[in-house]
Amino acid sequence: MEIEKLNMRQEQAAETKKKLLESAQKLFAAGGYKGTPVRRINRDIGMADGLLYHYFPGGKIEILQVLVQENFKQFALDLRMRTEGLDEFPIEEAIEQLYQNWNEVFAEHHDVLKILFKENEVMELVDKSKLAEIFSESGRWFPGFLEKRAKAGEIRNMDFDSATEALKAIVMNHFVAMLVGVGPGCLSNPAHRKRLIAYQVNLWKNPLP
Amino acid sequence: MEIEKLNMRQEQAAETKKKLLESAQKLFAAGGYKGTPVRRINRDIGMADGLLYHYFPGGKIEILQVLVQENFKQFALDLRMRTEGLDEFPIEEAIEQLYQNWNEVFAEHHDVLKILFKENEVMELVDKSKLAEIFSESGRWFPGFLEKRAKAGEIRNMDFDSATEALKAIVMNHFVAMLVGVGPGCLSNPAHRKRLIAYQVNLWKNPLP
Amino acid sequence: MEIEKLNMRQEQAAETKKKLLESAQKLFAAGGYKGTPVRRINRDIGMADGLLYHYFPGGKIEILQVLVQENFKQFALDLRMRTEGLDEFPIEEAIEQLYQNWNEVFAEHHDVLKILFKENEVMELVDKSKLAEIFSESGRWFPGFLEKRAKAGEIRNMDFDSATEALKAIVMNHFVAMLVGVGPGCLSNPAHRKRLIAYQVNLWKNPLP
Amino acid sequence: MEIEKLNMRQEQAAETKKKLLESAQKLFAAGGYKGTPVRRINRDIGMADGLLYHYFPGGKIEILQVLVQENFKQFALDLRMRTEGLDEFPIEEAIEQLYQNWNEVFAEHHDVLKILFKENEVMELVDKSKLAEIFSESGRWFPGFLEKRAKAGEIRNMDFDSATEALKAIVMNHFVAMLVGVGPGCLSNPAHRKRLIAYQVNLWKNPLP
DNA sequence: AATGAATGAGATTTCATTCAT
DNA sequence: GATGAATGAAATCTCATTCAT
Repeated sequence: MEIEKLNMRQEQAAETKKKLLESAQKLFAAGGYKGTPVRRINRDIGMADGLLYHYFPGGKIEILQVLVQENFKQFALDLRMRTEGLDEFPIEEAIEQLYQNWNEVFAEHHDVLKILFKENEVMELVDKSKLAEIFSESGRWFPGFLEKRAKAGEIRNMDFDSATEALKAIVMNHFVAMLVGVGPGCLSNPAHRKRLIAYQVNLWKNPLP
Repeated sequence: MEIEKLNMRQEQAAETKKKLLESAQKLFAAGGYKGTPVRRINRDIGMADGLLYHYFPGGKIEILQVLVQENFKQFALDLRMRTEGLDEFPIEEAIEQLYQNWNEVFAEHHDVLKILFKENEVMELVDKSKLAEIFSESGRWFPGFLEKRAKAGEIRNMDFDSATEALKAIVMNHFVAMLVGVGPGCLSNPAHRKRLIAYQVNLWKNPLP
Repeated sequence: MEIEKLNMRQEQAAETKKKLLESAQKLFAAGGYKGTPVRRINRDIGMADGLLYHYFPGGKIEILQVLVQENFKQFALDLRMRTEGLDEFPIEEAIEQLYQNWNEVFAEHHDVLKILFKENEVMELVDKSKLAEIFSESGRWFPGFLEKRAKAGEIRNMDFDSATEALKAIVMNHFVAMLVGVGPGCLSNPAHRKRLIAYQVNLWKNPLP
Repeated sequence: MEIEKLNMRQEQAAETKKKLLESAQKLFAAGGYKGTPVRRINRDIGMADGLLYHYFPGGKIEILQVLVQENFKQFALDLRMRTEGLDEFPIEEAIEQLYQNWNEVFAEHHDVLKILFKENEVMELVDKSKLAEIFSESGRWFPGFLEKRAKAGEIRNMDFDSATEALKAIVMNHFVAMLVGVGPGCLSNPAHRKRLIAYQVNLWKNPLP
């Protein structure tokens, strides 16, 4: 009974803290770190001004810290997890599936990625080269994947690392465009996406079109 | 004599205004628009606080406006100009040369591009889709260029639009990485750049490696 | 059994209240009343924030009140008690002994005296002239003491009230210096103390040195 | 003309800064450093809130710093200056005159002395032992003064250092009492003062009363 | 008795902007 | 053109206190 009561309170506190982080994430992504007064966060979730410093004694900047650090590892993990089981598909479908998977991951972390890309304050909190590392690592399985397909005769033999990099560039470009807000991104349109994939895979396959 | 004095004044005024814009560009890029007090700009060029409103009656935001709008068209122009005369080279060299040319343009506009990418305030000043348009347009000559080479038998026939997009993605990726600050960008290393270009062109040429 | 439990509770409550007062005394003396957040007191003794208002419904200011009032009378009492039995000694030793005794009393009440001296808030709680009264009263026995010694021929006849005041000034000066924190106080060094006492007593005795 | 205008502005600025310091001195002494919001200072002199940071970029604490440091040296200087020319008087009058002189000095620096004695924040700004040093130094001329009088036969030979210390203790005691606010100080009443001086000097002179 | 989440008034400070000189 | 003193709204943060559990 006592313990139950305690848990209730702890749960509620955790809930409040979570709401605070979610609101901050949303508002930072929309209006920027400097452009979001803490009062706006507090009002957004109907919280008194002082409470923020109960949960984050370090103040506004600590919210950003927690936000970035909590999402950082999860993002890397999510990216990697979503590459499993793609070996079974034909190569076009594998790429399409990879795009779909990553798209979900990006959508999920969209706000924090926007913050990571845009905020100067983040530089002092995380090493941005870590972010590059994450992306780099996330594609490291792909050359092996291509090699297998080449051995199976599905595609030709080639510089698999460069192929990976070229493909990834297209995907990254798409996500960056969406993050920055310059239109919908080149892969958003399914037909266009299909065409781009077809172009790429056709080059990887032997024959002339 | 009087007129001379007047001219002197005008010159000095233009000079001060230019220094102001340059300083603002530098500081906005480094610390962000919100993160750069106007006083810092004034101190940076040793100017009195009130004077800013003589040159820019609209205040801080007008500086950003002028900065962005002045650079916007120039950037588009520069990008286009730097694509002339590339038809003469063999395709690998043409791409290398294109990269070199664009690199110069990017370096020149680095600060303003950083501001464009990062500042929320810019969204209300320029349509970001215009930026996408600029990039899009900047590559529009490339499919034709490829087609000519295909007709000349240097490369195979293919989906030249997609090829353009794929190649541009690599270049964009490189510049974005540098803008955001996640390492040096994939094309900075000349050997790596050469390898990527070789991979791409080899695919465009017929034979297996 | 029930009663025992109750007693335990009461004991523990008294214990907690005492710890609270001791911590507050220490922290107020060190950091000032305004400079000591109640949370620091609570943390210092590992107590929940709300509980303070159970023991002191009047809040922070009530702690100061209790602190000052509890110590006030005790301090007066202690000062007076420590003057008993000094009649027996030779006059130099009586003074030395008086210093020793008072030193103990001051040491014991050091924190509260510091608070009394420094806090503006105290003025509204206790009449500071009461404090002067205490000091005044504490020396009231001394003229009679001196008179007795004069009658016994140990010292000359003189203005015993002024003599008391002069001697007390030296002692007070010493304690004030220690309270305020400007060095160790002129009587801390035993040799120096002895010399000062000797000087004073020599003047009170007849002959030229 | 230009220069005159400039001077006018500079003068006004200096005037404002001076008013600010004076108000802060007054209010800090009355309500304590922590107990005086900067807004109260600003309102006191009818100044906008932001202007304080124009004159004192370091904020509230810098005002305290400047206040203390500016007065520190001046106080020491004033104390020393007011001891000149006392050699001419008979000893009772010399002491009376010294009291009068010092009283003026204390009155002039009353506010800052109060701040020095009471504020914890001051400890981190100035070495309090410096204050003790000032007082110590201020009386260093007195033993020599007494010795001359002894040689002239006005008073007896004795431990002049201790005599100085004893006399100074009385004066200090008086000033401390006034600073702390425990009544008017033992020397405020002229008759009482005269009696105390008479007591002291009588002891220094040979004969029994 | 005990907990600590929640409140909100108020403190310090920043900063774009105005304006008299 | 140029100066920098002056303004005041708004931002971040502190802290005594309340209250549901």
